Amino acid sequence: MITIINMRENKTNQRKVILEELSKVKTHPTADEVYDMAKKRISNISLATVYRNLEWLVGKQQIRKLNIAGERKRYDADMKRHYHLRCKTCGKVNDLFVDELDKVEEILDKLKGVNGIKEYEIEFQGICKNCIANAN
Amino acid sequence: MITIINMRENKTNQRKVILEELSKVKTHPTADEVYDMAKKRISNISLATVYRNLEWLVGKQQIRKLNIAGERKRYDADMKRHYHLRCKTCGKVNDLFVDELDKVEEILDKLKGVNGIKEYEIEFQGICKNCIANAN
DNA sequence: CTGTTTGCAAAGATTTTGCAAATCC
DNA sequence: GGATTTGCAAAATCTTTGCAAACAG
Repeated sequence: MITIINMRENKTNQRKVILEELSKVKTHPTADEVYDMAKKRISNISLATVYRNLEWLVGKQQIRKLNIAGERKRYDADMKRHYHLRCKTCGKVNDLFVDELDKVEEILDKLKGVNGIKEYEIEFQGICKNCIANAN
Repeated sequence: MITIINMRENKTNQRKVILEELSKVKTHPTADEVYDMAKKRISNISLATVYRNLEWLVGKQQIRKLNIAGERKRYDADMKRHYHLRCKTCGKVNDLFVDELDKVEEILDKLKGVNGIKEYEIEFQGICKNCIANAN
């Protein structure tokens, strides 16, 4: 399925700025982190607007909401399938690239349709490079 | 690794009842749902006690906290590895059994240690049996 | 007796909502 | 002009915390 992202649908400047700012970073920010970023460009933007637009963008499949155990919501503008490692030490969520995941993905993709499955998400937990380096 | 669950460590009656009630159900309740269940046996138990004990039990690895996208915390007393399907229609979280997951698990288990990975979690989203039946 | 846990109430953190004004097309 | 979106403030939701009393060993 080809989805054409029609930027014209992002009518307001607030919406545009929120998407742009989220797209700039790889840090999977929370709503209030996006708010801080957006505020630098629209100084009177309100946090409610950020919350509303993030959810709107999720609904339009222009961004994703991350699966993090019992944590606050985090958003990601990278719609390509990729995986995350949540660091047990510093709490940061980084993108994770491991070749073996292609195989996993292949199997899981075939499961779509089985037992009502439509989508899946894998989250990894561990220690990020930074924290491993710091420990040494 | 063999973990001996020492029930004697669950000193208080509140703790014991919370674990027992959570173990009875397969519904992956939220803290306040556990509170409602526990309340039937200890009428003056407080919600704070439930929160505190659920976290204590997670810390002792006697129960688990579920990974659910941007949702409130849910708990599961079933410590055997298993997977969940979150229904997009009714929101319920059910256990999911699919043979192919053994293969996936095998690959993912090998990844432990790589890139700092220690644990992983897969969440499936889709439509549960009930909701499929209701739709027809 | 000492350390842990409890219930309560209050505070904290996060997210959503009502509404009139502003903006979009 | 009609529909959508905004900012603000207030409300709602969910979780944690301080504290004195109660309990476990």
